[in-house]
Amino acid sequence: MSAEERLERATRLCAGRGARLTPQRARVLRILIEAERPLGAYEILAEMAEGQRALAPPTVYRALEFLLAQGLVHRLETLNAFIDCRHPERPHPAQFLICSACGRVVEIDDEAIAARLLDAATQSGFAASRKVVEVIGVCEGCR
Amino acid sequence: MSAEERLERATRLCAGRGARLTPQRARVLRILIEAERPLGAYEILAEMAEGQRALAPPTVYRALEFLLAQGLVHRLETLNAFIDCRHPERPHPAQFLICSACGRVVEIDDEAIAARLLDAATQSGFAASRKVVEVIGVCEGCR
DNA sequence: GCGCAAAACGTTATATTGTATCTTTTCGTG
DNA sequence: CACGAAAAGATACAATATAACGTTTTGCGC
Ligand SMILES: [Zn+2]
Ligand SMILES: [Zn+2]
Ligand SMILES: [Zn+2]
Ligand SMILES: [Zn+2]
Repeated sequence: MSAEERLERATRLCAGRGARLTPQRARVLRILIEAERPLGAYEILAEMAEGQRALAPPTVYRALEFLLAQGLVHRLETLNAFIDCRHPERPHPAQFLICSACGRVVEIDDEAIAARLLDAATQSGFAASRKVVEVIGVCEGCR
Repeated sequence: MSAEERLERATRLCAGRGARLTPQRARVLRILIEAERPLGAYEILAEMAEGQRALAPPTVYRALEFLLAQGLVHRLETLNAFIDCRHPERPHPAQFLICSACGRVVEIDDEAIAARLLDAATQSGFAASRKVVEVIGVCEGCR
């Protein structure tokens, strides 16, 4: 799926929800999609500054907040970075494989893991809301 | 298990490994054990400054680095905070349940989750080294 | 004990990541 | 157009983490 197609899908999803994917927000999303790797907020900021007057951090953080709420991007806690979601149609508990050698990130969507985790939380009396699962390792190509 | 007992256990473990649990490091560990909740590095720093001349951030970060390497504490990625480990005898992939209401954290050690995760990573060609699993939710007492 | 190298620690400065607050602009609606 | 709400701009700052470098302490072979 090309970058353009993914952007169009995002536009469609937001339209269907009455959410406003403004040019600014779409620009942040585009940067993330085209990067094909996780980007820190300040990396995005630097991208956006290219050829324009510099923007301030809250601009990027607010756009990211929107995109996170719409499920169009995920936050990687171990990297303090953001990556676009490959299956933004519906909310899902995502798991990430992060290569410590090349930085590549793979999003997997393993229902069994999510279910087992939910189960363990319930057994401990927790009502789970957000599940953060990130595996740091070395990808196939880097071995 | 009391705070003293846990400190003694840590002392014993380090001695057996030839690792130096210096007074400074033990102090950081004690602060974490007695807090009974996750603490940020700067919270620890503030604790250590009580009644003494102020210390600088690297002091705490270095002590934490040692304690992490020894498996005596864990880092909570979603909170940028640290918590003492309840089962430091051997390395283990830990999972955490974090109450967003009261801040309480429970460490669970579910082998099935770890195994399933390792399996998923392997299937995607990843050699997993570190597994971060944190569930944000609301604990029993807070509902 | 002596000398040495490694480890630990102190200190200063700085990098990185993230927010608070207030103002201005934009956009949809009546 | 008038209005209110949402978004964006702008400034300042808070919170978290590390770099760099020098000094002290420690363990160890001699
Ligand atoms: Zn996703
Ligand atoms: Zn790789
Ligand atoms: Zn543990
Ligand atoms: Zn609670």
